[in-house]
Amino acid sequence: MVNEHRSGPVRSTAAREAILDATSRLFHAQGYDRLTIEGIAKEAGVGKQTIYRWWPSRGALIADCLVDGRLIPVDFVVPDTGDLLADVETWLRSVLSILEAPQGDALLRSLVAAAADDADVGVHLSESLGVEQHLSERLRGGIRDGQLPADAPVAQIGRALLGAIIVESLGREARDPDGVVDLVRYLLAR
Amino acid sequence: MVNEHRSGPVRSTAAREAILDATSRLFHAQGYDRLTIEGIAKEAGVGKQTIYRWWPSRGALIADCLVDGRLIPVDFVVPDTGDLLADVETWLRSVLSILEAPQGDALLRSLVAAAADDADVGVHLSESLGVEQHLSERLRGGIRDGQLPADAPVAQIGRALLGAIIVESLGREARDPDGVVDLVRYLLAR
Amino acid sequence: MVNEHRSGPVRSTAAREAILDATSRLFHAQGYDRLTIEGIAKEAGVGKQTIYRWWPSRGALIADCLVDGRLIPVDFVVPDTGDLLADVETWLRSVLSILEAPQGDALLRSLVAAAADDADVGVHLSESLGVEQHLSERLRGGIRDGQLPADAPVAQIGRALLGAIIVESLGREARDPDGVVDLVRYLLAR
Amino acid sequence: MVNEHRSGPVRSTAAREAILDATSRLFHAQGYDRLTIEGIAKEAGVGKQTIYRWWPSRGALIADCLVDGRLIPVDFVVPDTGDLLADVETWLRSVLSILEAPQGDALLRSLVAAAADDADVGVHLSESLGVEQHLSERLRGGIRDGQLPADAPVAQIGRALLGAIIVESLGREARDPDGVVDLVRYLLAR
DNA sequence: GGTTAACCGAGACGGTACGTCCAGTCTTCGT
DNA sequence: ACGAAGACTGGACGTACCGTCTCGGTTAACC
Repeated sequence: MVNEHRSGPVRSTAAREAILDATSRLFHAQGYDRLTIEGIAKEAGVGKQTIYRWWPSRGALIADCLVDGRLIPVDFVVPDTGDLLADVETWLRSVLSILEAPQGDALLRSLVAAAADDADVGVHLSESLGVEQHLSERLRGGIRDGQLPADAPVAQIGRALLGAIIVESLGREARDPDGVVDLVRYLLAR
Repeated sequence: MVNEHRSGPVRSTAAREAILDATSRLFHAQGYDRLTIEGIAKEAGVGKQTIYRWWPSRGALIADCLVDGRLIPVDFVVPDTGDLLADVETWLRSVLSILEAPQGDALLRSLVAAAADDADVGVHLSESLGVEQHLSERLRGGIRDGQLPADAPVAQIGRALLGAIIVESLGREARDPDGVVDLVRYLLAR
Repeated sequence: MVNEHRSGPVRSTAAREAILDATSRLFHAQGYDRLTIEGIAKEAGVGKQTIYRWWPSRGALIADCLVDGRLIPVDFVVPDTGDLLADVETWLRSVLSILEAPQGDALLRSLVAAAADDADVGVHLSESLGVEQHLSERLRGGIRDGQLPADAPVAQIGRALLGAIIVESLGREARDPDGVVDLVRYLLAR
Repeated sequence: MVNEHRSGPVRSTAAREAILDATSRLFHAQGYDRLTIEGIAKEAGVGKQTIYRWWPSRGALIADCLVDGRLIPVDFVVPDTGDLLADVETWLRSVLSILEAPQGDALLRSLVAAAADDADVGVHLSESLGVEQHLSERLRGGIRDGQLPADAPVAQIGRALLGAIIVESLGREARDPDGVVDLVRYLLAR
């Protein structure tokens, strides 16, 4: 049996906090492409090696911030009032509220850039917006109570809603505040 | 009438060709994040200044390649056989064929990264996949001949389809080849 | 009278003037190391090729300016009043007057830099300060009328005087206004 | 008392050595004007930043090489045998021996170019040839034992000797091996 | 309670790429 | 036929970060 134990101090919580704080601060302020490890280290008052010791890549830092709710809120839950359309609209508006913040569009695009660059971020992005768990589950509930047909592709519908928002944002047009709402109504109302 | 003409040598077509060729070659081979101006210049046998003279940014190069059809084919037209669902499926499969190529997933993610990074790419991406023009037009045709309800949000439907593909790709799961096809059937068949 | 209407223009005197003017202006303003062909061309309102057509190098331009008296005066003659020491001091003070102008030290060092860089300038520098012709001749006159011994190495004495000034200037010390005058007195007075 | 020490890695002696070695090698091989920071970095197997971190300019590198005796020997001492003229001639011949090496003229002109360009080099050049210290001191000794008059301007005499050599070299004539020797004899023998 | 190994900050290191400037050559158009 | 204008390839500039590697100092678990 191998003794995994070692002597010496343990990972510094303060450093971890400072690093993730600095990362999310700089990510919001400058976006993904201007985010550098050196910048984070300086902002956090930390040596570069302390970052490299615990995170394999810039993306892993972002992913950690993401699941900790430091980049965007984590409570993208979908209520269950019995009215499927209303519940999904509630979720949708909470997602859209990100975009309504100043630089919200840029923030979303930075998240997409990070997700495209780095697998760690990719696998967490739609999940942390509640698409993969909460929304799918609510849609399955809609199937159970007859508000959706049995063959509705729930996972795809969730991705379609998020994807429509992303594609719109990538296109840099002024966002139509009701566009995606129309989409969800069309998708679910029948 | 103002004569904008000036004397002196004219822009070299050979250089333009070589640069865009090199850009698309390296973009395919290495992806967006590993694409460098120096690399392009060397690959194209061109001075860096010649690139900076004509393109303001790495993204503008990508955008030019995109509209020239050097990154992905440009013929994402949507046929009009009278059968709306079949026509949209035809378009969809041509988009999905990009992903079936080796490194197809990575190529799409690189395009998304470029679009997130750079407005020039962003405004051209969905357009050059035929979403904004051809697909929307075909869907409007579907409304005219009664295969879609009059209030169907055609632009949003197009973005939803493309977006679903993108979100799936960002998630790094093995792609379900029929997932988006199910989505389009659900969206259009009623 | 020159007929300006001919088929096939001849070398433009105006261009030559403008180029040498621009060269000396920029040489004075920025020094030798910041002097560029492009800068001269732009300042002169001339194409670069027009410069390269007529001068093989930056140094050749400087040399031309030098012999034209555009960088420093050309009248470093040595009077002949019969008093050798006084005559040489007169010459010396006219050379030192270059250094008393604002940036005079820098100008001399720029000339030295150009002379070190480029043979064309090198062969003209001491000559154009009157060392090789006027001063040597006057010293030979001093031998003839017995104010100098017959074996006095006149060429070397001239170079020693100029060289002492140059070495002092290269050393960046605040210049001792009487230092070289002491030297010439020591050298000649006996 | 303030402890100036900081933690962290210390300046690499190996890098310093390699850089100064490379600098002097390239300076001898190519001269000052063809000497580039990139060339030095590559020759030394060092990153450019390591050079910029420790030296403010190309000239500072040359100056460091100069005081380390990497460009020319550092032992331009002036003996004191009691015979002033012989002692100064000894010094003079050791300076002239630089010029007798292959490319010796070019080496001297490169040193002058560097000294003209950069104050750091300028202040060290005549000093490291022994002019400012050893030679002046010996001349003062000559005054003390009556071989020179009390009012002989020793500093100026030293600069005159070096300067004569420099001016001759700038003039690109084939060097007269006895010219400066004649000068020193004339200057001191009376 | 002393030893000691891993932590920490700081930052030097060899590199790669950035975006700019200029060299020297070549091309086009206008006079 | 010249000359202005300036595009071209190429090379160096000085800067910013990369990811790795020392350092000296600190801290906790083990002996």
